[in-house]
Amino acid sequence: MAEKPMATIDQMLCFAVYSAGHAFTRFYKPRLEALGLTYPQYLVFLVLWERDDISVKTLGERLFLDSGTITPLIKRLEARGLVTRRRDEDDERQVRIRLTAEGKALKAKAESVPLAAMKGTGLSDEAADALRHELLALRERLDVAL
Amino acid sequence: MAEKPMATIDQMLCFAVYSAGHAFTRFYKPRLEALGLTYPQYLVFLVLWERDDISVKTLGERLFLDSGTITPLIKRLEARGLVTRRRDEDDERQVRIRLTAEGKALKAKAESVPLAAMKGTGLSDEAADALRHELLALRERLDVAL
DNA sequence: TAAAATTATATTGCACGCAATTTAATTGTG
DNA sequence: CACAATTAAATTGCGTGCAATATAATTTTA
Repeated sequence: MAEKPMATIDQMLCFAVYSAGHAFTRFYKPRLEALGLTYPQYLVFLVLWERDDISVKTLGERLFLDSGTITPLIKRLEARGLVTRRRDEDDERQVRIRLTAEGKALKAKAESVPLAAMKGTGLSDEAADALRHELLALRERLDVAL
Repeated sequence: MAEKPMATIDQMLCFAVYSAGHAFTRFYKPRLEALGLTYPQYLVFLVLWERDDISVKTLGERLFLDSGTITPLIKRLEARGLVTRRRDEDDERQVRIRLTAEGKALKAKAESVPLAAMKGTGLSDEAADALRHELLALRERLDVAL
C-alpha cells in the first residue's frame, strides 16, 4: 500500500509566512541598531508616534499582543527613558503609555527605515500593497477560524 | 511646515507578515495539542518525517534556524523519547537526529493537521500556492539584502 | 605534518510571545 | 447598596529565536 504523500514544509503556506517573518526581523535588526530598538519595540513606537498616550490594552489590540508580552517590553523602554507609564486617573485599571521627549526624538532617526525596508523587499508599492492585503485577509480568517 | 506622513503599522508589509505568522501559530496550537507539539516542534517533525537521520545543521538550514534554537528544542524532544541524538561516526562534529518509533508514530496522528490548516486559511490550493511563492521570493530577497 | 583556519554543535544571555493565574478596579445586578 | 461578574495589568513559567562565545573536530596551508 502506497504511503500518503507527505507535505514538505516548503509546500506549506504557514512555513512561508513563518520564515518570511523571521527574515524580516533579521533584515530590520541592523537598521534598528542605531535606534537601539528590537523589531517589536520598533512596532510599539510606530503605534505611539501615530497616537501617543494610549493604554496597554489599546496597544495590545493594535499589535495583536497581550499584556504578558507588552508589559515587560514597555518596562524596558521605560527603564531607558523612552516612554512613561501612568495609571489612568479616570480608570485606575488602565496604564497609559506616553512618549518622553527622547522617545519622540527617535522618530526623526527612524525616518529612513521604512524606505530601506521597502527596498529590501524588492517589491513595488503596488505589489507590496497587494501582498499585504492578502496577508491581512489571511490573518483575519485564521483568527475567525479560532 | 507639514509633518512627513507617517506610515502606520497597518500599511506596512512587515507587520502583515509578522501578525499573520502569529495568527498561524495561534491557529495551530489547539490542533497540535493532541500531539503535544508546539508549532516549531511540528515543523521539525515535518522535516524528519520527510527525511530521517539528518544533522542539526541540515535541519537548521531547512528551517532557517541556528543551533541556538535547534539544540534545546531537539533536547526537549529527546527527553520525551521522540527523537535520538548521536554523533556522526565519520564526522564527530555532527550530531544526527533520528526519529524513535514513537516519533514516527506521531506522523499518523498528525495526518489531519495540514488539511485543517488549509481550511483555516480559507484559500484555494491555487491561491495558497501563489501567496506562498510570493512569500518565498520575499524571504529570498530579504536574505540577500542582508 | 604542525599550525592556522574552518566547521558543527553547544552554551549563555536576552527579548519576545503566550497560557494561566493573580490583583485591583470598575461595572452590572438583585 | 452589596455582591457577583467583568475588565485591565502584572506576574509566572515555558518555549522559542538569535547574537556572542566556547569547545571540539576537521580541513587547509605553509
